[in-house]
Amino acid sequence: MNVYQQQAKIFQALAHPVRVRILELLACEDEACVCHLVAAVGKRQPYISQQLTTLRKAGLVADRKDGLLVHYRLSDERVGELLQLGQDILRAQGMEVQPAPVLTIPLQGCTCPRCQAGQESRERVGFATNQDGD
Amino acid sequence: MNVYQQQAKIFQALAHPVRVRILELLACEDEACVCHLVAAVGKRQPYISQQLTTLRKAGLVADRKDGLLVHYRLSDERVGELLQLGQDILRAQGMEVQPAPVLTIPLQGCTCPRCQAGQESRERVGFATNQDGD
DNA sequence: ATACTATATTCAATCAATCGAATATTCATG
DNA sequence: CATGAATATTCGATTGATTGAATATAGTAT
Repeated sequence: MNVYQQQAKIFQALAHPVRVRILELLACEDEACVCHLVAAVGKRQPYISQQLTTLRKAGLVADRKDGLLVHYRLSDERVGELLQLGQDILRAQGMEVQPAPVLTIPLQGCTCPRCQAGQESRERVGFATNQDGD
Repeated sequence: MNVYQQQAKIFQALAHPVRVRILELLACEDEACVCHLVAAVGKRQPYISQQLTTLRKAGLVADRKDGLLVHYRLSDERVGELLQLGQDILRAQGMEVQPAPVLTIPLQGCTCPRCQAGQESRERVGFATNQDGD
């Protein structure tokens, strides 16, 4: 497979709103477990796992197993730069682009132990799940 | 349409080897006419026009009519940066990425007046058409 | 061992992208 | 105005992507 095809594969993996959303979330954090991403994006778990598999096969994310949990991170900081450039291009075209969302821990709706701990006692932060990531 | 969908559309337009190739050629020049791109990529003209239409609809290229000829250019210098980042990521993954091709004028095989002028008398330059852009 | 929890995979139906072939449009020139 | 040259569009067949639903796997704790 030649370079143009390889480049195209990278962009193909980015060519999906939910995958863009996931990568943007990962770009804000060093890493996030699947349950976090499920809660933040607001889609069903198997669906999120499917998208993560696509991203992993394209080499854009790496994963780290930790007991039952699997933590995902960007495999290369330049993946975040790609997203940033995409946003910059949209802005130059006159589109309004809101600032990136922040993944808070604990995260409301997330079921992993770290989040369950602070589920009721946590303070309000300016984070809304499911910011139309589809 | 939300920002994630818009971003995905940009990446979707980039998710094709021939379109990547065209954009890379445009990134090397200020602009190029369709006949140049046809000669350089080595595909049929209607096919190249189809890809250019996709790129134009995605807002990645702009065109300028000049008599019979239509000259295309990147609509935003950041489009070139996207390609560059894509290559950098591939390199980081251990892939060999050759330096970008240069569009010479006159270009062998191109039929436009500018190229026909120097078609026989021109010196050899290190440019090969159809560098597997598919 | 059993049951439970987090994550991954498979399958099938639908929808969108690809690409070759034919044809249309547009401008320039004799 | 008829011809030719450069570019664009349309159409249809094929292929590939998407996504919901069901199910599988693998680690943990009782």
